[in-house]
Amino acid sequence: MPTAPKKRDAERTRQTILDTASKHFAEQGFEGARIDEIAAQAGANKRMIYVYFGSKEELYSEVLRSHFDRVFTSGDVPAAKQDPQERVTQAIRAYFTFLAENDHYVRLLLRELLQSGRRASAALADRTSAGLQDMRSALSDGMRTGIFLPDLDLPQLMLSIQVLCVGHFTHQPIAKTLWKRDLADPKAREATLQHITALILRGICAPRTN
Amino acid sequence: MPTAPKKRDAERTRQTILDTASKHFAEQGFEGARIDEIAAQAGANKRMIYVYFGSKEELYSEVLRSHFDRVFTSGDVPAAKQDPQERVTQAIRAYFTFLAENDHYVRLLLRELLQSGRRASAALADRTSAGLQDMRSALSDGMRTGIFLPDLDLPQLMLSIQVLCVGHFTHQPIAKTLWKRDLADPKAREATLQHITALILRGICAPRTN
DNA sequence: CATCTCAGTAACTAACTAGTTACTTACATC
DNA sequence: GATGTAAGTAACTAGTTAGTTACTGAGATG
Repeated sequence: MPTAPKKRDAERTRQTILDTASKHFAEQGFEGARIDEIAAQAGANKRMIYVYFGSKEELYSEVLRSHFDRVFTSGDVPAAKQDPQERVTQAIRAYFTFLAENDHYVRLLLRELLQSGRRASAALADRTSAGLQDMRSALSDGMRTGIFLPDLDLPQLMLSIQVLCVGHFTHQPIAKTLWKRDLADPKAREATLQHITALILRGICAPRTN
Repeated sequence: MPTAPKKRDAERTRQTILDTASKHFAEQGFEGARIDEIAAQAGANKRMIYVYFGSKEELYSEVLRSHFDRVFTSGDVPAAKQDPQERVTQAIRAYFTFLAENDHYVRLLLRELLQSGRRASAALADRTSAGLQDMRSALSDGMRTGIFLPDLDLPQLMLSIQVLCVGHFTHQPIAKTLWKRDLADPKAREATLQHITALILRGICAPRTN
């Protein structure tokens, strides 16, 4: 066996545990996830979880942290000086795409929200808002320059956009059973993104004065 | 003690258990809820849960059923022959108000969705759609009569409205920590409803030809 | 090549939790 | 007011689960 670096790699073991835990916590929730199962599926000894993370609770916190950090770093879209409409469109696409590619993040986020912010909701909100900073500035620029309606409630609008994006992933099962639509399919996903973007743009653009 | 009908009331005990279980399952999830705690808080003996419901799983199913039935019956708005815009506005208000008054329903719904429809998602989707039938017909009427845009994707739009309404409740913690807004406050809630309604109406109405 | 450290293992424990068993008591009916 | 039934109780059990203890062995360093 030439390429067999399987044993004695602390960093690798730690990462594998973290990834597996992420999956389990996202799919089963904190209470539903089983330490033994995580260890087994990670191919690590249960003991190692306690060496590297301390407890189930701390492992969970670490999983949350790793995911929320990733959102933060994903917000770095090149801030080209385009028109606000285009910038909003881009920002929505960036957020939507991020969610599409990070199923675990969506689930973990919602489970936290359902827990009524008992855990890390403060940090959670901060990270999310940091990632959506581009969207925020695009919207307020558009409002100032009169391209968007001047009386928009920015926080409310930001929340609606977030909710629309997140919701289309969480509500996939409903779409599936109700109209036999598989929103996980790339084509359907693109259509959904177009739909959301169109809805928002029509909802915020000032009527053209002709 | 004249008014003391506290003992020996089967129906009452059953109902108290169901209500308490509803609260616990909504707040803690299926895995997080504890049979002993439910029994204790319901003031009933644990045994009674097994007499009336059989198992934790069946108790949970019964909780879901009771909530989903309530949605179904709440959809009976007087179908006055108003214009589609007004009907959509009313339908959104009815759904939004229902969610506002049924916190447990929102949480149970989302927990089910996160479980990827492993449990009762089919029934769940059916009930929800039945309750939103008024909205659906108002929208398609408006499309047919040219008041709304003719190329709207009805299923997609229905999902977006649902998602906007549900999302504004689930995402309350974010709003709270981010802008110090308490969306649970009646005034803020009304503002949110107005915001959602305006967003949707602007998003679906055909531009007036002048 | 001795040794010391740190990654990894297996078997164990204490606490908890869903579900049961065996028993008691309220109360409607005759 | 005896009695049968349905409502309720308390103590128990079997299985699970987070967390531990005591040990093994790889491999870098001198």
